[in-house]
Formats: sequence, structure tokens, C-alpha cells
Amino acid sequence: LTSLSWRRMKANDRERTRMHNLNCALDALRDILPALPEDAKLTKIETLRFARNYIWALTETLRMDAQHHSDGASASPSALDSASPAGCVYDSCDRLHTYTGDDGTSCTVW
DNA sequence: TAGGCCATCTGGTCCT
DNA sequence: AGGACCAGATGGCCTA
Repeated sequence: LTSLSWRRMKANDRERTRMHNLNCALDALRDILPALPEDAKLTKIETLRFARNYIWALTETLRMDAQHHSDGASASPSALDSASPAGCVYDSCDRLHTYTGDDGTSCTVW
């Protein structure tokens, strides 16, 4: 074995480990995402999109809850109730652009 | 069989 | 110099 190929083998091994760690992190993320059927494993890109959408929905829920408390109005439906990716529109870089809730109201993320 | 997803290898670049 | 990170290439597996 030349020293070059030995270094390459070591680098390949590190890269493999790094990608395994990345996949472990993705699995951990899948574990905390809600309302998924047991046998429906999200792909990597779906996991990232859903996580982003879920974070957005949590943020919206907090915002609406704070608004509800300040207005004294009746409780509005939680954004989490419609947190599925179905209502989302993404741009060419997979960034969430617009979200449309069940009530037909839409929200542009930025 | 085509297309999607994934793991792995590889070379380049950046950081310590 | 060596390790971490990244993106492109490649081949295998699975499904419609």
C-alpha cells in the first residue's frame, strides 16, 4: 500500500463516519417529528422540509396564541393542525415561500 | 425500464 | 500537514 492510498483510505473512512453521523442526526430529527405513520419513513429532503415547516407552524402557533391572549378572542385553530407539507409552496432552492392553511388564508414566510 | 433515493468514493477547499 | 466539509460522479436497490 502506498502512503497516498493509505491516506485516501483513511479519508474515505472518516467521510463514511461523517455521513453516518449525519444520518443519525436525521434519524433523531425524524423521531421528534409528529403524526407520521410508523411505516412511512421520510426521505432526507422530506425530513428537512417537514422539519422546517413544523418549526414554522410552532412559531405561528405561539404567535397566534400570544395574539389571542392580548385580544381576548376565542381560540383560533392551531397552525400545527395544518402543518403537513401539502399547503406549502417552495422556491427553486427548496425554501418555504408560501403556506396556505385549511381556512384558505396564506402566509408568505419572508 | 426510467426515475428517485441512497451510500460510497474522490478531489478540491478551508481551517486548525 | 492533517482533518473537516463539500459537491460531483458512480453504481446499487427499489418502485411505478
